[in-house]
Amino acid sequence: MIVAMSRYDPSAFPPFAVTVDLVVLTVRDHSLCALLVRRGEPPFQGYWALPGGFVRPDEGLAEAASRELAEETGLRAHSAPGHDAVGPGAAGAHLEQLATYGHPQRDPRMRVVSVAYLVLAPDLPTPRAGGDASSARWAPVGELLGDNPADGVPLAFDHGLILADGVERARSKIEYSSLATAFCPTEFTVGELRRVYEAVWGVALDPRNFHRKVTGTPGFLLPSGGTTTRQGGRPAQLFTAGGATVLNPPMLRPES
Amino acid sequence: MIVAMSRYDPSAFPPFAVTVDLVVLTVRDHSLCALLVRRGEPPFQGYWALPGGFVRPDEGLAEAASRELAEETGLRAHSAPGHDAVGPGAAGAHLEQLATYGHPQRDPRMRVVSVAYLVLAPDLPTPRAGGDASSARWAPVGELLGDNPADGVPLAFDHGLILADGVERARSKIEYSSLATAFCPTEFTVGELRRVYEAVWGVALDPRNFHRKVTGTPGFLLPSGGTTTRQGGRPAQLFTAGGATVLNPPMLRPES
DNA sequence: ATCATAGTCGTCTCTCTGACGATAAGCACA
DNA sequence: TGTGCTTATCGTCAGAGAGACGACTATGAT
Repeated sequence: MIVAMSRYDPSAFPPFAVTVDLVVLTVRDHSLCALLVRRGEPPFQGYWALPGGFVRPDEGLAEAASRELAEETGLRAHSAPGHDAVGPGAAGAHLEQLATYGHPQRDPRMRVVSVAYLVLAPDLPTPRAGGDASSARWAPVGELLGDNPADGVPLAFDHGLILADGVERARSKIEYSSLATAFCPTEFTVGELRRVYEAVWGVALDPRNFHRKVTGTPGFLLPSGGTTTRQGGRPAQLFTAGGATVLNPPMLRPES
Repeated sequence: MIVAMSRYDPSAFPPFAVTVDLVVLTVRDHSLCALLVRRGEPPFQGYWALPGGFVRPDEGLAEAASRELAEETGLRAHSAPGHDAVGPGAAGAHLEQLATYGHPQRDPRMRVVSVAYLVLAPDLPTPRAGGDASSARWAPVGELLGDNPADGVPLAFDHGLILADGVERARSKIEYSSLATAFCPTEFTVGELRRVYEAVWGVALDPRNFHRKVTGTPGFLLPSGGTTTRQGGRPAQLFTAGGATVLNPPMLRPES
């Protein structure tokens, strides 16, 4: 009874701060990398952290994530179900909600609930954060999440946990969706797509079986007509991402 | 620069209310049902809504969800990675975070961000909500999410959307995990587990192939020794959920 | 010319699935 | 005491798909 009376009572509610944090992933050189920014003020001054910030009173959560992403990287993002869809092929990244973190002591100053978003982007030029180049970098996730924290300082707040969740989401989601193409430029080859899978999963895949799988899945890849030799070797056919978003049967991660 | 300075500034932040909403699913009779409560006050007075409530200043999000669940149903929940694990076989339900909803106008009175949790429970006695029996019910999701809203009033707030997301999560997650056992009592037969899949997916499965699949997956089912005839017909072997949480290869939803 | 590199096509085997026949073991009746 | 109905369980067979790997192609580098 008391429960039913107090539910959604607008007159007295505990105030929270709500932020968004971004797990921005890309494939650089042959490894999966995450975007980090350096904190310039306490707490965790000097630590690396995920980019993010407060949600404004009049904006939605995905909107806030998009705005922060644009501020940090200049990227435009498409939300997953094509809300404010940027045309395919524009310099757009995939953006989806990851999870929400609200441990009472996760920020020592006050009660902060953070909604984390996962962004998958093609390889980008060196990041800039508010004009200060030294305060942002791409860090290989292998070094951040490895068993030994040999990288030096861990991430600020619970951002190490958030990053781990984001990486795990990306690793499992490319298994049964065509999301790996979000790491590729508009036109790409089968080999480039395979190297994305190899970097994200950290395994080596058989080029012949991979080629058979992705070209044999209807709607996954659309031939764009051209060829390229930018990887060396025999010229490879160029493709763009097809309309299919689900992969059935899925691409299987080896050594399970 | 301004961005970097104002990030996490504790002195001035826009205040939000944070709530948890629960998508509690069970299988009753032969259909997937969700727990709804009737709202006794505006807005949406008289509408059916998902159970939920405010997060208290000193409790975590999952903790708030557990508390609300216990208040509404008397259930104890285990969070997914075994935080405050209740022993298997206790009257515990599966609880996991679903998603967070924060559209600026989702509550007409103020800015509310709601973290939705998904609960999968075995069939329960008739619900009680704060002692008022008439204010809570199990509703078949087919009637709530059907193409024609023939059920009468839709759900309050954006709870129809949240419910749809929760049902979709449950439908896809039983494909590649052993989560379907969360809908079953401690001991259950292969046929009962099959009827869970059939109710959640809304399809008919071949009993022979299903039996081969689940008994052939190591760690999925543990024979408990007994048999039962509570479904009529030939006595069936009783099982308990095995330790395996991931199903590889997955159980395939037909007619994809 | 030769080699190294990467892409593409085929083949073989093994596993798993979907379709379906056959048998087993209870209960409800006449 | 059967007969029929229900559900459980075991088996068989064909086809799809994956992993392993051979073979060939087309470019650039030396």
